Amino acid sequence: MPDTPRLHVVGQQQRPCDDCRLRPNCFPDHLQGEFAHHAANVIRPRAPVPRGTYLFRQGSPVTSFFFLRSGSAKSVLTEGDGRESIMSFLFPTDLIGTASMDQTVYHDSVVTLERSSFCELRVNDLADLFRSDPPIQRAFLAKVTSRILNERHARVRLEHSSADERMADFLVELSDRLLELGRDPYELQLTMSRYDIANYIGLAPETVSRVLRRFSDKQLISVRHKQLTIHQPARLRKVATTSADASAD
Amino acid sequence: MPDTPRLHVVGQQQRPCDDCRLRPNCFPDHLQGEFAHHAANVIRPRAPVPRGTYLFRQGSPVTSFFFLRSGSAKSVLTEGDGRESIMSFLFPTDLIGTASMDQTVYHDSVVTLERSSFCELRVNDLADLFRSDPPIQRAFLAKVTSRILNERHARVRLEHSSADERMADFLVELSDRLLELGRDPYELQLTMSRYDIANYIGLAPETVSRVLRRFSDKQLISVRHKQLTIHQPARLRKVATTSADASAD
DNA sequence: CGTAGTTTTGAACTACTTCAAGGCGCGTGG
DNA sequence: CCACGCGCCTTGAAGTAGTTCAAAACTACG
Repeated sequence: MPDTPRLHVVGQQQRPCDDCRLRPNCFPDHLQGEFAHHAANVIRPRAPVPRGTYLFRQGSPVTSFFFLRSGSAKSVLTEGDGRESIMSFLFPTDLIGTASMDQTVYHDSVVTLERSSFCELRVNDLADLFRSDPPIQRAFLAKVTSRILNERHARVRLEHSSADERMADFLVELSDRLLELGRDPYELQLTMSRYDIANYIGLAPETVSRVLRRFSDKQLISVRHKQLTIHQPARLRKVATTSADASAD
Repeated sequence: MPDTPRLHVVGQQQRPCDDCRLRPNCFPDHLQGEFAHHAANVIRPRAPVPRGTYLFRQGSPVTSFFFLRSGSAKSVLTEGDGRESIMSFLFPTDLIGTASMDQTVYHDSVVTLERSSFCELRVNDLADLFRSDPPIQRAFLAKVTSRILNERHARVRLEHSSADERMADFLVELSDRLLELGRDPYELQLTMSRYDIANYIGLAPETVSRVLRRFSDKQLISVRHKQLTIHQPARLRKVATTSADASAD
């Protein structure tokens, strides 16, 4: 985990958001001015947790929402028959728990993919936050919308795309996230396993392996273990949208 | 359109929800008591519109959310490359516009599949409604959650299911909706085209046709035009979850 | 009653899966 | 610190479900 924002472990910090590096990305429109004041009362930084930690499990009562601050996680949906589907990968500034806004029971599980840290927002405090700062409510809904759109995109990708398109699109997605966070968008840390990726984009793990190989052969990328480098972002992007491959050189 | 609730065309009705047949389904927890009072001020019934009417188009500014009262509609997402994906089919009591909660611009288009009627909730009134009746806010979020879960289900179905499973699951989904609305759950009106169905469950239209034929041959269902009857709901449900087909009799 | 659009049916094709085995990396324990 | 073992990942070969292309049948609608 190379460039993750250094986390400041705090006991009873007064204004947790004030010195957060992710502040400009977290609630872009509302972290200025008043918000920080209100938010300080309810958004609580938590100590980092190791890889494989469950933030919550599907079926247990909703107690909190979270904002990921460093590291990464996956959201997993378990079906009645025991099959597991990965609904999304989560990165810093992501609001976690968007699928459980009804505030009854968590509808998926969230597990860290590496050592990660979070901010916690207890549901009991949510109503207060909304009341004390009405605009924040819209910002919150915007986060929810963003997740819906992301999941829709993932679904469209499943419906109408070839293996190459899906893989390319997935890589572009990760790259864009890195860019948003101000990191190098061409150096991807695949913190998730190949199985996770395969599950997420609806392919067999073997196919994931083969497609990566193919991209590698075409010089689009290079892969070593969990470190992936994008060499030709434009062509990769083209593969992601146009099923037409950028041929073999 | 057989059993759809009769719509009362109203000019300036005082309390639109009071005599709505769908009331028990619309906001189950909140249409009692006070809610109706607050809601009356902002939720406005609209005159019915013919088939093919756009409630809104992807990209245009968000002005209103809607509740479908009678008929049916589809939500369509247009990709950059012009491909269209059907994200959901909408039925009475559904909240329409859940993917545009950020209140910027509609992120999909919604078109009626038959003569349909709606209630309208203008975004400008939304904040007022939330303020005047805080619990309604949670009910609203619950509706949003419900849609997210529905779309997740649709996605999981795409990831891990055979054509038979997808089709069976789709039919079960429709059947369940009918049941919720108090109609005969075994008499389905396929108001959408085979192309729409194919798009929705991620298959070629030809495959949809073939699968329906197969189900028909197995006596699970019978199909005539757009009228579909479920004969063996239990077996159909089994096909939906267990890829294992209920064999050939 | 004819025409356009939708649905069904048929036959060939192909992209991905599945099954099987080998290699590699990483963590553990000696 | 090095060796071992387990799990993850890759590679290969065969099988198949669903797509694609093409055309006929049906429906709806003027």
